[in-house]
Amino acid sequence: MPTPTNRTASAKPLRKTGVRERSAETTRDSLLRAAIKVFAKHGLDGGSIDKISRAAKSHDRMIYYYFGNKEGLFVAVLEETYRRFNDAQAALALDVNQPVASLTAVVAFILQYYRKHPEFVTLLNSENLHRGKHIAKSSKARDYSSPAIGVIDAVLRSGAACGLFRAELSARDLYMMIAALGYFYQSNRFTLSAFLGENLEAQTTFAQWEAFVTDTVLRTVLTQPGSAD
Amino acid sequence: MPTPTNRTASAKPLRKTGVRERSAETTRDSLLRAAIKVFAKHGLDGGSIDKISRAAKSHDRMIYYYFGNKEGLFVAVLEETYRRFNDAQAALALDVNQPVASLTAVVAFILQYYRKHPEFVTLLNSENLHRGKHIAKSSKARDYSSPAIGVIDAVLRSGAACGLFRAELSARDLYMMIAALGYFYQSNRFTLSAFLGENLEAQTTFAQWEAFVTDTVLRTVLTQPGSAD
Amino acid sequence: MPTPTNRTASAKPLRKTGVRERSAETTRDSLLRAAIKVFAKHGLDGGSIDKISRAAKSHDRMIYYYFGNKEGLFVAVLEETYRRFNDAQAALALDVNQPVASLTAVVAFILQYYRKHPEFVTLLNSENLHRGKHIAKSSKARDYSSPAIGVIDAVLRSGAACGLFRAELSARDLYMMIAALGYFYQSNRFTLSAFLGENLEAQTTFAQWEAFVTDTVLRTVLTQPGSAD
Amino acid sequence: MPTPTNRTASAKPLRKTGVRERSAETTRDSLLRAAIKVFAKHGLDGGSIDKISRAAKSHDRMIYYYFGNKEGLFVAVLEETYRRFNDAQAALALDVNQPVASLTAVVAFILQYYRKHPEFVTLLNSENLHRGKHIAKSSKARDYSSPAIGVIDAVLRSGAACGLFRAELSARDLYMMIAALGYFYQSNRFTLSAFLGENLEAQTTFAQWEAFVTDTVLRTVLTQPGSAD
DNA sequence: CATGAATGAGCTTTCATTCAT
DNA sequence: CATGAATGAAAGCTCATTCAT
Repeated sequence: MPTPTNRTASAKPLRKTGVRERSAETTRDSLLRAAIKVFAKHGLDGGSIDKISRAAKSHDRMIYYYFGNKEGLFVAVLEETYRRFNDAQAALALDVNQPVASLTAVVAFILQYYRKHPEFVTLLNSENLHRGKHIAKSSKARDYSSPAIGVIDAVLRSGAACGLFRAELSARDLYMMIAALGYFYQSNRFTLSAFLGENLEAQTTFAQWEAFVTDTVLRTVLTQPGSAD
Repeated sequence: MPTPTNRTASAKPLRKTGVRERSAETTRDSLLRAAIKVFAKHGLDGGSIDKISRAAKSHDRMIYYYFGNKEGLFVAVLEETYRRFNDAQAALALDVNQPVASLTAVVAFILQYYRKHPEFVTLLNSENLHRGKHIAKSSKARDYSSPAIGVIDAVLRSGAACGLFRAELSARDLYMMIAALGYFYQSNRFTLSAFLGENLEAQTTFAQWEAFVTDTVLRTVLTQPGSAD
Repeated sequence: MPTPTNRTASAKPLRKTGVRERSAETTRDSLLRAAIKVFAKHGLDGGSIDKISRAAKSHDRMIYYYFGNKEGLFVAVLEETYRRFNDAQAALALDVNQPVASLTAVVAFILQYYRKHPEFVTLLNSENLHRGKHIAKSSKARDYSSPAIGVIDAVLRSGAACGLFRAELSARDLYMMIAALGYFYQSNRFTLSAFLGENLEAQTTFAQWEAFVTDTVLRTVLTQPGSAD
Repeated sequence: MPTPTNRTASAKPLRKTGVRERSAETTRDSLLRAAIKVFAKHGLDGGSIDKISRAAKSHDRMIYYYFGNKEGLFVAVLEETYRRFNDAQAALALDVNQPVASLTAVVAFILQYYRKHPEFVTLLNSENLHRGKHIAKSSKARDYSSPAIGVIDAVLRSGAACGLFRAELSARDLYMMIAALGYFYQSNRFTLSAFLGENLEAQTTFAQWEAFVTDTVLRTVLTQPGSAD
């Protein structure tokens, strides 16, 4: 809330203004970054144009200037969020010839990405609440189909080739399984914490979950799970 | 502001002319039912008081009369939603002496419950977006700790007793695993459909997923997964 | 704010209800007492029916039952407030043959009454904001014309008879003078404190003011004020 | 909700057709002026945002644009009101070497200012009902400490120097005395009229009161009041 | 005597957005 | 590129009051 200290004779509105030496690029960027935070925290409906422009220390008007409207901004937010996720995935250096280690690494990566990027989870929830209508509008989004599936596919083939992994598995199912186990833990941690009487935000609880998920993924994949223990 | 004369196309307006026999019971209930639908569809922030009272063919004011405010209404919605889930769980008749069949039934129940009750998923997402603050306010919520965990625990013990199941598993982990695999599929079906290029709402796709989940749960649980095929 | 703890099936609204063993007289009285407090604190417009019935641990409906409407309640509040003031005045035992002492006692009484009964001041301000429309409706109010004027008149006559007081003074002017000096101090103590940089609520500050007022009243009244020091 | 098409009977609606040249200056000012009137007439609680924006022929929204919220507007109203009062005081040209005439002029000014500016009185009453919370928020308010006290102080010194006035008087007490006698008459004129059975709004009644106050102030101040008659 | 239920208008405030320069 | 001004609709909530029993 602005503190109304203006004199009578001055006709200035309350919102601070001033000379802005920022270049266009950083204005757009700071708006986008602010939007990610605000939409992540309050959802698409709860995150208002005003909250965002305020957080970016810019003005409502600039959002319309750069993104057209609120929907356009949200589309940009989704695209940026997916881009970051894919960039992080791409940075994963895996040796496909070590299938078990690679798979373990993929599991660790996904679980930890969700944990470190809670905004990814809430933004996806917002988008799904709106039945995917913004993704549908995005031209870039199509390109962002998760590279992780490709990676998992390669690992599965490699493991199957040497008889370690079951051959009939689909990479898609395995990806969804890992994603589900990581996503749900993060997305529902508040209601789960309430009902399980256990704080899922604690590091040790998360570590146990990660161990369980790794174990369960390997049991799903290995032809001889018993021998893996 | 609702002008009750042009409510909807409803032939029977509430005012005057004797339709006044609407008892408190039905007013409160219809408001609650409408709230479940509206909050499920639009989220907590997107679901307005006006939309709800309109859907219930009642008035804004009555929501405050019966639930205090929007938050109070949402708490009631959560409680009712959990209650229904638990009631459905309680209706599951399982023979603990048949651990594999029981576990399979639990998996099927949870996956299908989420699928048939998409409102459960979106309501929980809303609540988690708000960091569980409403559940925390609910006195009843504490009682609603999922009975499914107890059931799974019994099944696990029974299976372990006869050597079929691994003994070291925790019912909580297994419950979370099943829930995650069902929840994620439903919650994220729109973004997943976009990125996988496959419609997860199709019955056959869902059936395949259910089969995969059942298989994976059994592999996690069985001491001799190979022999189970 | 009511805590919304009601079960789903129960159609009870939030406001507590219960068997009330209170007699009609005390219900009316507690509503009136609550109204005095609430109107005094929040003014006529800021004091809502709901706040009052809540403060009285009764129900909105009862206010309409006993007082007709909000205006009727406010009229009753004014009447009661004046009645109390007059009762207190009537309890003043003055010896008219000691005019200086009597006048000093009247000054002390009025100043201290305003100070001890801040609700009297704010209620009168509310009534004057509304241009005296409620007093005009009151039949009792006419009877409540301040007896203090009569007392002052008697004291003035007595003082004039023995040559102590000026003969040409009107009791009305003197009453208004005393009332003004007491009322203003109490009514405007917050803005005055801010602008004078001095807390008028402090006992010592008030005592000094009382001394000043007493002195000034006597100077107004005495024929030989110099000799009174 | 203001539908600006049927604002009032105003022939020139704000929308379209070129009346858009209304500068910010006039919008803010007309809102402020309207707020003074409305708050003065109905009090802070009774004066609604809608009444004000309507009176200013503007929109609810603009109040929030220029003043943040209702409280901010009221703060601005208080500041403006004090400013006007001080400006008027500053315009008083007094010859300090004529103490009696000067003091008489100050009394006349204050009494007449309250009489001509009833909004000043009701606004202060509103502010005091709210325990001075808005003044406390105002940064400017501190500067507005009444210059009248300084003037009175100078007059008192001058009068005391030539032996006309008592030396021990405090300017603050004398200021409060004059203010009280003027304020009370104006503030409580409706209830007083009812109880005294005399219309205090009549010019002659006011003139008599002014004479009485002038006399009483001089009696308080002069060392030889008798000789002043 | 008393109460639960309901009502319509109003409240302050915030929403996303557009105008005009 | 950018901004100050303006806009209409809708948000959540409270208002005083009445109905029906």
